Amino acid sequence: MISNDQFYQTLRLRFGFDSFRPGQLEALTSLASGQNTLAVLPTGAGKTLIYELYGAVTHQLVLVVSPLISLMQDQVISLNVRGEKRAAALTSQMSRSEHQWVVNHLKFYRYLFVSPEMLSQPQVLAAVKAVKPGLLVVDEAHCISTWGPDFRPEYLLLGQIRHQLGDPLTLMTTATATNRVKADIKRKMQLSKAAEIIQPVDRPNIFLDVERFEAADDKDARLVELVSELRTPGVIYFSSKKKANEMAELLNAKTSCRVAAYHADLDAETRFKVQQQFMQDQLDVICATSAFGMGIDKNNIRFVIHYHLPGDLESYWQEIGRAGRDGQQSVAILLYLSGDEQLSQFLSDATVPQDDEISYYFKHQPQENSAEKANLIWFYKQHGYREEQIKLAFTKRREQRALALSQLMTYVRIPTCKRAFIQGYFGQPIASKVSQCCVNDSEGLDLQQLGLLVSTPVSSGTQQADWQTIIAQLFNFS
DNA sequence: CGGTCTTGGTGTACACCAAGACCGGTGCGGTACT
Repeated sequence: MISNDQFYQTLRLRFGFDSFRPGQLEALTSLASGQNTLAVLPTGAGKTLIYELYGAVTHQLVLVVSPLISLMQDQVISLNVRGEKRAAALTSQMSRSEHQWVVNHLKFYRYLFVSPEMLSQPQVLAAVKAVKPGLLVVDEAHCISTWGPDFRPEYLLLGQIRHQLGDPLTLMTTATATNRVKADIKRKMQLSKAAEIIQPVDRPNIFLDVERFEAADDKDARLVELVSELRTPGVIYFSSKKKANEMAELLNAKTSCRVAAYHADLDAETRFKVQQQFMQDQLDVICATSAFGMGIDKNNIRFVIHYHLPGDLESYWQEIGRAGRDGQQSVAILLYLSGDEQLSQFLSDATVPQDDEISYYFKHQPQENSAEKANLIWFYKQHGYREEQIKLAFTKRREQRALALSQLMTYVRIPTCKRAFIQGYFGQPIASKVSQCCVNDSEGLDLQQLGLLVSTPVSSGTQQADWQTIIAQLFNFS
């Protein structure tokens, strides 16, 4: 049994901190007592420190399942910078020989990062199993719930994979989880008895505003007005890459802000560049799709605007939660145009196959140019799912997405306190009432009163950050 | 699904409308090609 003293000692030696942030020690103690643990901690609470410290104290392999290659690379660099060289990310971006070298030398590593897809490969799984990891970490664990079964189906295999690894001690971490998502994560990981470490998710410094429109032109005009008036930096979310491009161009032309688009069509180099420029305050506003966000830890974002509806309230909370990490007053504005929910509906229908499609694709092996749905169904068939099971899973998924959309629409329309509604949705008690709460409590959005009006014209000579600051921002230190 | 843009036919020469086409998010790994 590991004592708290050991954790404190390692915290001092390795990180130079004297105390833990809320939730960290609780999670470590829970793991040390042998309990599988689901830790719901706000971004920036230092979820990484938990498993890094656990590995350092126990001297066993920590296997981290992560959704994005860029996230894995950030973590490896950050470990390296702290002097931990025994960290690697096993990804498709390595050459065949590099990949093979890591697989053959797993016992030399203390931290190994993999995607669910990579871990599903029999050769990788066997090699990891042979090393007997002391801790399995599922980072951004809400992905298990929000992405399966119609996107990245390997996430649904993680429960099974965990058994194949010999049921190692498991830590699941996420920043946002309703009771439904928490239950879904545990069920799919087959860890119904996992302990929960929960920190409150309310963000009292984010004012909640919803504005409704009947004409598209009115919404566009309001967006331009808001971006002209609001203090930056800010993020605007879209459900269309084309619209994100168009609006970035329009805002560059009509406001004094420096604006760029960010979505999956950009090549890796441009994406990296846009992200870094935003981090370093060389860009004021990002017009993004849902591709933007995970791993972004910028503390001075003043506004998050939604031009289109997100998929559900969990995503909404996650996206607006990127504002105001520094604790300063910030604002979340949802611009709703009548009929916007039809785009959400379409995006859901486009990836969730119907029963007749499932029957067809179940019998016909996908060809090279087959639809994503065809590959999806074949994937489940190859993993032993029966046709009826697949139909049931997707029917449930369709119902769940429809419900999520209707709950979001309730948020849009509800005439009472928006924060009270969301806190209720997350199953958390309402924190003490804040004075700047939401549009319904304050009779509208008053930027002056919130202190969010841009006071001075943008950019009076760009300030050059010193190189230490730039490097620190690059690697996400805090 | 539903809005927006393009195409094509009409009847009488440049405008009009109806029918049809098009579009709409998130990423991993691997494989086949230059």
